[in-house]
Amino acid sequence: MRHLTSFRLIDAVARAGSIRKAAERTNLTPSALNRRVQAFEEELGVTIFERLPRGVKLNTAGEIVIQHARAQLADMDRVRSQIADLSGMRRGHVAIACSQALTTAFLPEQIAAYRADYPAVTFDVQVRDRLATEEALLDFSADVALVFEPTASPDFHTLMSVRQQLHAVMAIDHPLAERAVLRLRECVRWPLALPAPMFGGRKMLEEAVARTSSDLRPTLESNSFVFLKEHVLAEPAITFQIPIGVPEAEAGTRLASRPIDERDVPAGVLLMGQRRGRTLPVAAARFVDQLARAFAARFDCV
Amino acid sequence: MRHLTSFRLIDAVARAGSIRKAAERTNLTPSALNRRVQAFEEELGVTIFERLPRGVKLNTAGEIVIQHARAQLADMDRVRSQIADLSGMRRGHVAIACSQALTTAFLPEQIAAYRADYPAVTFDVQVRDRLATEEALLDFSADVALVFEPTASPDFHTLMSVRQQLHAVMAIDHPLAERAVLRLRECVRWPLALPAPMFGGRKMLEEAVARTSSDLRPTLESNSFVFLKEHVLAEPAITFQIPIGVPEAEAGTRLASRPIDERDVPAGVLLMGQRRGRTLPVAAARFVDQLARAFAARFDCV
DNA sequence: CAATGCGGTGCGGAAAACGCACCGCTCATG
DNA sequence: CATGAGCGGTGCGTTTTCCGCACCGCATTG
Repeated sequence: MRHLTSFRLIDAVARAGSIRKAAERTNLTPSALNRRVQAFEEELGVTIFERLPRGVKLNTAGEIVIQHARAQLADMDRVRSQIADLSGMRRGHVAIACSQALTTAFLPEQIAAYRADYPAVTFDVQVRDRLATEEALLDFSADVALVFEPTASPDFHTLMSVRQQLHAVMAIDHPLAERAVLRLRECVRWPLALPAPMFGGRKMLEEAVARTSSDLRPTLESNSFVFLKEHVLAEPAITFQIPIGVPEAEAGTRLASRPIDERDVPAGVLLMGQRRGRTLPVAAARFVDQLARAFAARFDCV
Repeated sequence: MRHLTSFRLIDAVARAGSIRKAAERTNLTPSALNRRVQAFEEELGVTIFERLPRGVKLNTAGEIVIQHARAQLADMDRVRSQIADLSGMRRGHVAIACSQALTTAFLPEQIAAYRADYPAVTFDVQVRDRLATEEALLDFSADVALVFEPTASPDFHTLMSVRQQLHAVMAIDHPLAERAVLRLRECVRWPLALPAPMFGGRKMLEEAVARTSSDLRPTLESNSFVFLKEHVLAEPAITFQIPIGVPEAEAGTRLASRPIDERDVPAGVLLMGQRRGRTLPVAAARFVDQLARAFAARFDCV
């Protein structure tokens, strides 16, 4: 939209941290971009950027302005999608921020199912940690967030929460795979391939082990769920994952996924949420609906 | 703000109902304004105005757009006032929609008190009926509304509510002025000067009388509270008003204001409210605070 | 101390916006 | 039934705004 260029450009400058870098990304010369920033500041009567030797940085007034600008840009997108919707075009865009466990199977399936109905809708999926996920909601770079056990933030509005019991994941021919439910003390006797400490599943494990006398000594640690999965296929080790991160097809053939007894590890919660107070674009709202139905059909919803 | 001109102009066209009229008010030629509207519609991909022989009218898409546009314009005002506030300027503007009873004494006093602290803040007070008050909140032409017994609307967010017992108002030398509390049947024996049926106080009276055998035959009816007041000063008639509409100074010298017994007329409620979901500009929020304190100090708050 | 990267500015040309005059249309009115 | 008023829309010349280029001063850095 031409009439929101000022906001778009200011947003670009704030994100890039420098007028020259933002100029590249917006296909403008630094001089033109600089003048637009100056013109905006003059209209407003105050500067919104601190000029530093290595670039620019938002000042207090700038923080207020950038919040407004991003909210306005996002809301204009919603307006466009609402209008597109009422003219029957069914176009739109959905930006998702989520943790790694979602990318394995659940999200791709859900997006494919959604795009079967609305092929003109585009998606953006960004894998982030909990903090970055919340930030993405706040600066409108994500419409929906899917996180495991987030720190409660007042701006995070929970749309749905799903119980996720921690599962032990191993090769299908692993001795433990014959059991339906596993105790934690059985698992720790085997080589452990653990997700990095930044992940929610790891945190759950550590809290559980802290309550017992046993010890959590990983033989392998990785921040890549794919790598952990390949590792337990290659040797008789055990890794851990929440059910939503275990592709069902693979679980039947090569991998086995068995729940840990709830007495050992209490179930965690997977949350779907949006920025509080925001009206989601039509496409995003519809996708949220579909996810909610999928959750309800396949998992325990609380 | 230059970068929001498109929104400002579209809003003007929507309000004027015709491009030519809007062109006059915005100091533009009809051709220029027409082209801006066309350009905006082309960007958006859909028309937002129906072209009629006598002017233009918003279509469905236009209704969505105009809501967004007005929200953004109002929010930009809030941003400006927040910025002005943090640079210590204490400037701003408060737009109030209220019913007539407020104009007599309460609002002028409160505004004067406020402007003693913040002389650079400007005010706009529009007297409207209940319906128009809600509309004013919705199209952002008012920040705060003060209404007596409004129809509950989902978009009206109540900030405070105050009990207001109906009072009989008469000259200070009127026989009834000697009593502290009056029964309705005593009042109706005297000539009655009633507010017009559109007002909340009149409605309360009629409902009260309907429950009795007596009759409500006004000798005078007016939509001007000032006129009603002057009338009861000139002859021994009685009019009715809620306490907030009776100036305290005058009440002591020329006018007497005596509550009607609650058994006859149950107390009404005066509401202060804003549009739901909106963040008020700093000046308006501060004024709301002051009003809330004034209400709490002088009246029964529920 | 030179090199690099930053924001800021003067200037000429490109692009957008505007005002003017005018068109076609509908509808109230005499 | 004619006619004029009021409406949205358009072509064109002019004015205003915006942009890119070249360049400056400055701080940081290797």
